Amino acid sequence: MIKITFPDGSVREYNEGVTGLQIAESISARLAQDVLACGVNGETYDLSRPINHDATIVLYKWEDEEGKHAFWHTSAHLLAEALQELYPGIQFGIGPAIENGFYYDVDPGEAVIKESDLPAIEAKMAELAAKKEALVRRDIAKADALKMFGERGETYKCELISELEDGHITTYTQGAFTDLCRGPHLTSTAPIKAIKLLSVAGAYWRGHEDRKQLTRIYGITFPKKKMLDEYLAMLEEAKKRDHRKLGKEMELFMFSDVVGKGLPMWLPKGTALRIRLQEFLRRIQSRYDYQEVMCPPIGNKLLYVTSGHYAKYGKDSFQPIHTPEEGEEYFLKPMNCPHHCMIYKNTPHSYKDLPLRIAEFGTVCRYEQSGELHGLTRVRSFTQDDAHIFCRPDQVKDEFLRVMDIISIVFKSMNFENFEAQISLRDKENREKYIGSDENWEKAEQAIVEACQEKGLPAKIEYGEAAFYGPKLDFMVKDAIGRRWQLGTIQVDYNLPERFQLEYMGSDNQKHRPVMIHRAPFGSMERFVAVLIEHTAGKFPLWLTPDQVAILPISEKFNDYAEQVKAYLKQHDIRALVDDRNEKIGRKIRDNEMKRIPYMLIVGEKEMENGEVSVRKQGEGDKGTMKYEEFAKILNEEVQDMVNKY
RNA sequence: GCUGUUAUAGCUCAGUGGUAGAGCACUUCCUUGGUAAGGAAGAGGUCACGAGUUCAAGUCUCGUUAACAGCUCCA
Repeated sequence: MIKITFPDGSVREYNEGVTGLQIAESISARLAQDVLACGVNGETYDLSRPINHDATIVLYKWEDEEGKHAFWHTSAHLLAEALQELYPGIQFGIGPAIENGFYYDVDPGEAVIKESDLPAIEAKMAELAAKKEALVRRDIAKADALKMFGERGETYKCELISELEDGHITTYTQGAFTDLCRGPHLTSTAPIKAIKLLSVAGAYWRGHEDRKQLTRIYGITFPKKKMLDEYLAMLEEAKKRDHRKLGKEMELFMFSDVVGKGLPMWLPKGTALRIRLQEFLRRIQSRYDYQEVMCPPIGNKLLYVTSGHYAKYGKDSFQPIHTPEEGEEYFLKPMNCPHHCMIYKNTPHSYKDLPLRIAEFGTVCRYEQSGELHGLTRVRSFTQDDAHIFCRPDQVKDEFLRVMDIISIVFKSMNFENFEAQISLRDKENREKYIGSDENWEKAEQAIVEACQEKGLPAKIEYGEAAFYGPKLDFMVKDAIGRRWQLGTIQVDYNLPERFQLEYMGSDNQKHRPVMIHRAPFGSMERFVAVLIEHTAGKFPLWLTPDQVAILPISEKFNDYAEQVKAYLKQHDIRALVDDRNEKIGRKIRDNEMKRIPYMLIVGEKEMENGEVSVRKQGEGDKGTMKYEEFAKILNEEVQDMVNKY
């Protein structure tokens, strides 16, 4: 007998070799039906895998990540089984479960799998799932595995096997399909009731651009048809928040093929919104003793040769601008740091003057690969809310913490609660792509990790994600359909000060090298606004929104009074418009609701007689009548409260 | 850059080799109204661009440009 401990601490005895499924059955038939996988001493097990020792157990259902994971992982195998039947000789790469669903990377040889082929593959999967095939786990010796997959011509699988340790290799078989796999899986394909293959895409084998591109098929499955329908409806809903769609609809920004791809133009409403965001940050930055500067949009090639950016990105940038002067070359500014370094160098510095905090809303141009461009989130010309802090080595951590405070203020003010912090460090092995000494890197990496600990900020460490000159702390926020975008960023840099030979005079009357911190709380104005649009679905906070108030006259007779109210509101810094179209009031309300204008003021005979307005709040409806002077006062207080809170 | 998909009116989208369409928006007229769509008429098109196949191309083929999903990249 073995002892099985449950999450509530209770202990039951079972025969040795009992399975997770049997344990679930011993509790209730309903549980046995719902359970998908189990956790045994912290490791996820198949429900059919025998448990041979005393253990703690957790039974995972659909609601648990581990349960979904097993479900989708098995679905990936089902997809592979279907592909094997439909495309004989197809080779398989990897096929994992992901955050929402699963994919399988395959090499169909001569055949091409297109989006139009997906329904047929779905149908085959459904047909196979209906057979309720069991998934059978087998241990296999490395040599046997190589032989078995080798005979099938599975070069990708053989490459994977050759890197595995003998004695820890398992396969899973359902029906005629056997895959190299660690598991865990469902006991059979039977629970997979609703199947949707979402897209096909190319994906480089093992993520390396120089290796073969396989065909990746994305899909999602559910235990019930209704759940799939709900998921697809949710995706449709999310698409309605797409900033590219809303940006066009709300006249915030535009693109033009004639101007060039990836080059956004801010329309009047978008520009006004962006300026308000910039003013908001300016106020905070001045409290934190930043000084603002402005630099030209180009810089001499030598500037970037010195900074190291030319060697790293010169070929992949917008190419240099030539002048009538022989051999003279300028680059469009791809970042602001080199200019700011020259500002630092402009005057001698004492240790007493540091930290020096130089800020700029600096517009930069980067030649992003064409396939990378994406609405406002990835563009070729954008404005960073940039600043560079030049400080003494002993000030790095304090300065880092102060920047974290600013980012926290910005995120809180926008209600970005579900951000993720990511510490990006060097690749553990591959170090030739970084510049600077190991010692400086160690110092910088240490400073970031310590600062996060000190703030109690839970941050995920990612190796190989650092910039080439230093490690960074990034704040990632998801868009409407769950893609992660980096917004705020802080980077510690020991290298640029070295390259530009920046100095300050220490208390010892010796010259010392300052440390540089790069930081941008918004990241870029473009990307930040994009994510803000998707978060708010275009319903911006009152202080930011382009049009705050729409005044709706009941009929043309009250247009003059509406204009009079508007003039008063404008005098009091309220952004108001009059909807004087020849339409009924119900129509005006509907249209202005859909335009996401926070307040509507309805004016007719009653209101005009008393110098009043009927107030209506977007999404909430009628709020009663008041003097327009009073409304202006209340609205201004509401805006002031929002802005002054931070 | 790579794989796949797409491009028709300002917007959203039908259009099956044979006369270019709808709804919304726009203009004009009627209507002058009380809290989420009043009515009528009108105007609006180089079917992304360039070649080709065909008696005939928005529709089929190829190329270019741009966008979308993903991969790679992201100073």
